[in-house]
This record gives sequence, structure tokens and C-alpha cells, in this order.
Amino acid sequence: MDYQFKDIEKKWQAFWAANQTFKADNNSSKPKYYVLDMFPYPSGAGLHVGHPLGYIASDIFSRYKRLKGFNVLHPMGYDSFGLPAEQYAIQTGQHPAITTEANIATYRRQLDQIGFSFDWSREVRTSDPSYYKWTQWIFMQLFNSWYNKTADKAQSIDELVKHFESNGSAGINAVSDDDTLSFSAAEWKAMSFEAQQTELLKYRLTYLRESTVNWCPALGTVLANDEVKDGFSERGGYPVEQKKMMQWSMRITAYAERLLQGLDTIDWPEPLKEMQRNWIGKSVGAMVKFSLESQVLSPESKTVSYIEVFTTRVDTIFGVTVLVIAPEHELVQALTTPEQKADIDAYIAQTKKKSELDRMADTKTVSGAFTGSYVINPVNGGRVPIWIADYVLAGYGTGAVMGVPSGDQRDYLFAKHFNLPIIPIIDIQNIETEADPTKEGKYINSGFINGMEYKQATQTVIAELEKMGMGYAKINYRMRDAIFGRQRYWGEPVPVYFKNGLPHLISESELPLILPEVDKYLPTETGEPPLGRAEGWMYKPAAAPSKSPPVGETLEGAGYAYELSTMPGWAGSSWYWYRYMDAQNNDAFASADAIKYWKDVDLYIGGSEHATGHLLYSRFWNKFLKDLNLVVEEEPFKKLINQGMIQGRSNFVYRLIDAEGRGTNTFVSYGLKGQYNTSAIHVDVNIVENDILNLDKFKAWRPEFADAEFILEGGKYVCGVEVEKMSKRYYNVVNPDDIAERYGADTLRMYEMFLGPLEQSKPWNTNGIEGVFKFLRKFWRLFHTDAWELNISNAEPTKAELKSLHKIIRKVEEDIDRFSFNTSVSSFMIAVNELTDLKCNKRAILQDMVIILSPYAPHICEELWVLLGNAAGTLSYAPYPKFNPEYLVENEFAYPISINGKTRMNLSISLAIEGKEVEDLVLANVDVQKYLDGKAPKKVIVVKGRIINIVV
RNA sequence: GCCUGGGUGGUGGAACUGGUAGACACGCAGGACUUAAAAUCCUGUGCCCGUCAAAGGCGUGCGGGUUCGAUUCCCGCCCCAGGUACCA
Repeated sequence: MDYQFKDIEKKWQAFWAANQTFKADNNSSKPKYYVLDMFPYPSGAGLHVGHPLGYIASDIFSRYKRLKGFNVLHPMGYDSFGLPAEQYAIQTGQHPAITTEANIATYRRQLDQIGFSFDWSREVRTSDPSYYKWTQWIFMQLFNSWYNKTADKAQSIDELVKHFESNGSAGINAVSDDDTLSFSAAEWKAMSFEAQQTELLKYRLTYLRESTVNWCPALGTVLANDEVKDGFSERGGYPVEQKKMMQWSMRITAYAERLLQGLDTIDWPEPLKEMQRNWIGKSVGAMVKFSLESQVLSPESKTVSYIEVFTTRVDTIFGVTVLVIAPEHELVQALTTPEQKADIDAYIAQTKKKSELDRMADTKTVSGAFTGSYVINPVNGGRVPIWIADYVLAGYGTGAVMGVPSGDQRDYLFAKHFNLPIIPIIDIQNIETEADPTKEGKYINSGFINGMEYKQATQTVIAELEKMGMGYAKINYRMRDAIFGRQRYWGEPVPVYFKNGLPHLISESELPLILPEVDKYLPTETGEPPLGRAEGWMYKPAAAPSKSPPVGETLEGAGYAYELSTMPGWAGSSWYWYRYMDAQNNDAFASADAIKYWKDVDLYIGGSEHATGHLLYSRFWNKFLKDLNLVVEEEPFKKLINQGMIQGRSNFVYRLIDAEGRGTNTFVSYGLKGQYNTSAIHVDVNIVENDILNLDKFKAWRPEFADAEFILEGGKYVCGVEVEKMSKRYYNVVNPDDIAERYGADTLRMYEMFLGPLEQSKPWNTNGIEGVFKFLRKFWRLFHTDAWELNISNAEPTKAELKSLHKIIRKVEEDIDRFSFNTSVSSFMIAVNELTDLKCNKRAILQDMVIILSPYAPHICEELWVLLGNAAGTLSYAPYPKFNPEYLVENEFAYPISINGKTRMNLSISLAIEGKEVEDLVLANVDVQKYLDGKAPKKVIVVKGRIINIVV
């Protein structure tokens, strides 16, 4: 029979499902291998051809690893909480769970038809209560933990309480809020329960913090920075204001150093690691106190006698001629003298008018204002004026910088603009036209470090500052604690209720805290999140919760209010790879045995857009779980590959514009459009083939084109082409369903790989797909006669046949090891071309070919495997053929002969001889003599088995 | 600006440690089969100069360098993509 891909693919997909062919075992003598894809958000649009790219690569890898004798875990699931379903719910009233369910069904159908070897018995959905129960459980562990810097790990909050009870706050070295109290054991015990809880919240790894957020009253929600454009919401264009809110936060900063160090231990793409390094933003420097000339009162009426700055160049401290603080700095008003008040107020007003974006974009204009106050430079007693300027950010470091115009370009511009002194501090510094941040040379104008070099100077200054009590060495991180709450409906409820204004965990036995039903998916009239609409949704402790807090009092009214915000999108995806290890477990997020067996993800494939979100948060939660001894590895993803983006390839038709400037119903072919006045219109790429428009389909595409007329070139309508984002509105979305329908899953799989290197972004273009389809047919034909009857020979293979086979065995092994799937596809084509030329139909060759090709084109291979007489379903675990180099040994090589580096001819020479012998043989050749023109060569280079170069 | 990746035929791309640049595939051209078309098969196809050809010249973003030999290594520059941003 001819290659009937439709029947074959349906048959084997059903077979795999019915026989659970790819079910992974948590107990095996085989070595484990865990291949993970970044799970998708099930959007309403379904999959487009860009999605499966990574899935196909990981599936090939998984199937290959099975052939190589590994116990492979290759699961799939859905990150099913998210905004689009909620947005749809707001518009239509449809419950997001229903939309999500329908979308998942579409995804599943589309995934199934591509023939992935997922173990579906382990499917997870982050929006399923049996899953988010454990997301909530992990949140509770974070709430019950603090970071002990001395032990350099997270520990139970109970241990902190014990320490407070016996030693007070002395000896605690924790990552915490800045405003922790100092107290003795007795003072701690004397505190009220509420006071204790308030204090403990400053240590918990998840905690409430007042944060400034982009609040959009019209949408009733908080927006991310990139959802805000010029002070308005990107969607809808509603005004956005800065609002302070109590928000749940995650103390990810506690892990900053470990997150940074861990990068050196994992096999990830360098650009991705670099992004994380920049995000963490470690800088090594010092904190320095500059005493105020006269003390001031802070807004909280505390006496303030100094301003503290963070600097990475403490060695330049003798060059300080200005101290600049952020306009939002809390001491601005206190520091402003009456004479300067008008200036300062005007500047602050001007700063406020500028949007955050403007302020960041405009790095050229220098602006600022003088407060009228001064600080004293601790190293030389110099009087330094205090200015405000918007290039200093309130949110980084202390919101104040020491200005060193000679060494820092921004300070330099600032000083020039406002006529402040610029003091050179290094002998070789050149500060004629700009700052010179050099660390080379010897210090001048620098008191006790004069004559020193950088390293010594830095150490000396810090030592001196420490002696004076005016500074110390300090490491700063750019990374902030992560906000962990959204004022949204479709997310995990936070397992917290409030009593006397303090957050308390519900008890573990009450998990999962189910997302309640609401009448509308909008904020309440009073601006509470949607969960505020849930009727009667109050916490009523059923039994007395065993853990903190001890609840003894009677309930007031209906119960305690739950936390009304939900968890952010990244909550569920920060631990999901562990759930796959033991997806049905009701007693733990995964059993200790399962975690001990699978340990970590060996290969993770996904897009680089998750570099600083998902991939950083996942590493953070993993390290936390490791500290609690719940998991075994410090890093969750050993190796990571980024797949490139598939861009869309848009096609255009050119509508003729008539003399009055109106569009007509006539369309001009691409090559002729220069001769007419036309306007380009996107045309659905699915009715265009190789840039030739299908005229009938075009007429049927939209009613207004039914009577379209065409000006053709060579009898064809040629479309224009542009590469853009793949998007519905450009009509360039290619759905894998259409490809699978027309060519089959095996062709789709191989073509997506054939397109180019996995990591590279590329436009989707079906121009070459015929070649892949033809290849599969050609492969099928090797097993059949011209009349499509099965025809396999049991004869011994020839040397040439064995050579073809072993070439491909080795090639595919090498390619898969370096994730170069596109070159494998080419090599398969070469092998099949060779075997076709050899008219090879021998079982000894074809059977191994089937195994090698099966990870790429599993359906056709399963069918052929059975036609060869093997038991159905055994192919997936067949042993990968062993490469034998003997079959590739050559005894002759057609040497390219170069004269002065230019290849002129080929000469076949035995590989048994080398060096001088080869040289003599070549020089004796008549054709070579011709090039030598009677002269003796200056030099002859012979590289055995490679090349011969003659220098004349 | 900084960080990272990349620039090879009409197109997607190959060339793994410096050793025949353009594998494989698409497209295109010509041919076979066919009443015709589709499908299939065969041949050719980097560019320039040659009547097919032979022979020659030029060719991996640009300019230099190292080398017997450079897409590959070094220096300088241009362009494209992604990330990031007044981070003290």
C-alpha cells in the first residue's frame, strides 16, 4: 500500500493511549531521565505552529533516551490560572473554569494529533484544587519560615521564637525588614500576642508589606509596569495612579547570593544566565555615613544626624563635592532651608509631572535643586552641599549618592551644569571633557590614601570608616522582594485570614482553600478584589487550629475575613515539576521516595521570555524546599535549552486604486504593482502556496472578494511577503491542524526540526514542507515494490549498505547530543537517497533505520516495525543500534589538490601511504606538473585524509 | 549606552577541533511519462566572463592582520534581532 499517513497516525496514537506505552515508572533499575517542557497557558486561540517546536524537540529527545535504555519521565500539563480566561469571564459572565476546561480540551486534541510521547497519567493543572492545595501548602511553609544568615538557610519560625524566648533579639542574623526591634527575652515574653506576631511578620519569608503599585480604578486592578503606557492602562487606556497597598511579598532577596552562585553550577545558555545575573544585580561596595551639619527631624519625628549612602567606589570619597538625594527622599522637606524652599518645591512639582517612563528615557537633561543644607565628609571634614535630583532613585540603595564628579559621568554632568567643584583624585585621570572612572594610577588630593593604588586605597578607607563608626563594607543587590498578590479572581486563594488586623494561616487540614463562587468577576463597589463578592466566605475555625495562632476566643459574627487577593501567575509554576513526579499524591506535594528517585529535571526546554520570571522564582522556591529538606537538589533544572520564536510570514495582495483614489476590486500581482497605484492588504497565508495566491480560495475567503479580478504575471498571482509576529490580525497564523491534516504529524514533526537550529528564531514558511513529505514517502517505498507491495529481503547487506547505515547511526547520536535536530533530518534524507540508489530492501539495514528514525517520525516507524514482523508497541523500547566504525573505514581518499590555497583537482590516493610518499605521487602527476610550470614547489603540505596544498 | 546572539546562493539552511564553501531541501529551468493536468522520475542550477564547453576571475556584512590554507582565529567598523537601563 502507498504511504497512508492518516490511517497510520490515527492507529498508533490510539495504540499508545490504550496501552499507556509512555507511562513512566517511579521504580526502575534503569537510569532516570527527566525531560520537561514549559507547560502552556491554555488560551482560547489553541496551538499555533510555534508552540510545538520545543515540544517536538523534547519529544525526540525523550524517545531517543528511551531507546538508549533510560527510564524517561516526559509529562505535560497546563498553567491554567491566568488573565485571558478572567477577562473573557468579565465580558461574558462565563466562569473561567468552564472556558479553561474547553481550551484544555482543544490543546489536548492538538497535542495528541502530533504524536507526543507524554505520560498523560501525570497531567497537572494549576487551577485544579488538588493541585493548588499544595501551592497553598508551600505558601504556608514560607509563612512559617525565616532566613537565618548564619546557617545560610531558611528555618522554622518556631526556632526563631525559641531564640527570642531565651535570648531576645540578640545574636539573630536574619534577612528581615529594616525596622526590626531590639529586645531582651523578658521584653519578648512581656509583649502582647499581637505585638509578637507583628514582629515575626518582619522575618517571615512571605510577609505583608506596604508597596506602591500601579492602581487602575477603572479596571479595578493592579497593573505591571509594562501594562502601563504614559500613565494609562495599555488595555482600555484608563488612567493609572500610584497607590500604596498592603501586599503579600516573597523574601526572594534572602536567596540573592545563592541564586547568583547557583548559576555557575547549571548548564544553561549563557545569555540567559547573564540576564539573571543582571536582574540580581550584585554590587560590592560600602555604606558611608555623612553627618548633617545640623540635626533634623524625620517625618516620624525622629532625630536624624546623618545621611547614609551606598557606594561601589568608596576609594573616591575624597573627590566628593556634592551629596545628591532622590526627590522622594523622606528628609527633603526637613533639609530644605527657607531660602531654598521655592526652588525645591518647584523641582519636586516638575519631577512629579514627568511619568516614570519620561524620567527613565530622558538621561540627557541635567536637573536638580539645592536644599540649602550641608553634610560633613567623614574622611576630611569637608563641607558638602545636599542637592536633590531625579537621577537618584528612591528605591535603590538608600536613595542617596555621594557625588564624585571626577569619577562618575552623571555626577560630572551634574557638577558642570550647576558649577560645583570637580576634584581629580587619581594622578593619571583625564577629566577635561568627561569623568574618568579609572582605577589605575595613584591617588592624589586624597588625604591618608595619597600615593596608594586602588585595592589598598579601598581597604584603607573602609578600615578608617569602621574605626570612626562612619561606614562598613557592604554588598547590595538590585533585586527586590517579589510582590505575591493580585487583585484578581482566577488564581489561587491565599490560605490566610485576618484577626485583629493580623494575618493568620488556616490550618493544614483545611486545605485546599477552594476558590469561592462570585456573582461577577469584578472588584466590589468599595474597591475590594473580586473575592470580596463571595457571599458568606469567612473563616470559621472548625476545630481549634493546632498551630499558631492559638485561637481560643469566640467568633465575632460570621467569622474572620479571608485574604481577598489571589496568588500571582507564577505561583503554580514555581514547583510544578515536582508534582509530575507523583501527580496523584493526596498526602504530600510529592512523596519523598518519588523526589528521591527523580531528583531534578535533566533537560528543560522553553522560551527565553521566562528568563527573569518563572526561571528565577522556580529556583527560589526550589532552594527554599531544599532548606526544609523536602527536595534533594539545590538547582531544579540541570540543563536548559531555549527554543527560538517562530515568527509569522505574512502575505500581501495589492488592490488597485482608481483615479479618484478609491479601492477597486482588482488586484495586481506583486511583480507588476510598480506599474499601478495600489495598496497592500494582508491576505490569509492559508490560501497562498509558495507565494502564489489560490484565486478560487481568495474569492471564497470574504464576500467582498467574490467578484475580484486579477492582473496576473505569467498566469499566476504572486503575493508580497513580510516577516512579522505571528498574529491573528496579520492573517499569518498557521495552525498545526491544517498541516497535520494535509501532510500528517510525522511530516509536521520533521519539518519543524528541518526549519533550522532549535535556538534560532525564524519565520514559519511552508515552502519546504513538500521535501520532507517526499522523504517519508521515499522511506516507505524502500520497503515496497513499485506496485506498493511489501518487499523485504533477508539477504546479507553489502558493504555500501552497511556504510550508509552506520554513518546515520553515528550522525544522529552526535546531532541529538548537541540538540542539532535540523542536521539529522538532512542526514536521514541523504541516507534514504543512498539506500534508494542501492535499491536496498534488506531487513538487516531497514530494521535499524526504523529504530533510528522513530524518535523523529514515530507513526510511520511503528507501522513499518510491525510490517517487518516485530510485535506492536515494542519499538519505543527497542535498543538503539550500535555504531561500528569498521564499516566506515576507507582505504582510499580523493584528496583535493590545492595550488597556493586554491583547489584545482582531486586525486585518489591510498590511505595506507603518507608523508613524502604521497608528496612524490602528487608531484609526479601530469596535471599537477602543468600547474608547476616546470618550477620546483616551495613547500608541499600533506594532511592525511584531508588535503594536499602545494605552494609555488 | 551596556550585555547577549547573529549576518553564507533566489529561499530555509550545511560546513563539528583552521583543511574541497554552498551538503540536504525548497524554488526555478529543461526533459521523460500522460490526450492533458496532477503525481512521479531524470538532468541542470553561487555570481561574472566564455557559443554549449574548456579555461579563467570573483565570492561567507565591510576593512585590515595571522597562516601553506580563514565562514572558522585576532584587531577595527557597519547592520539586524533579543534583553536591559540614570543601579550610585
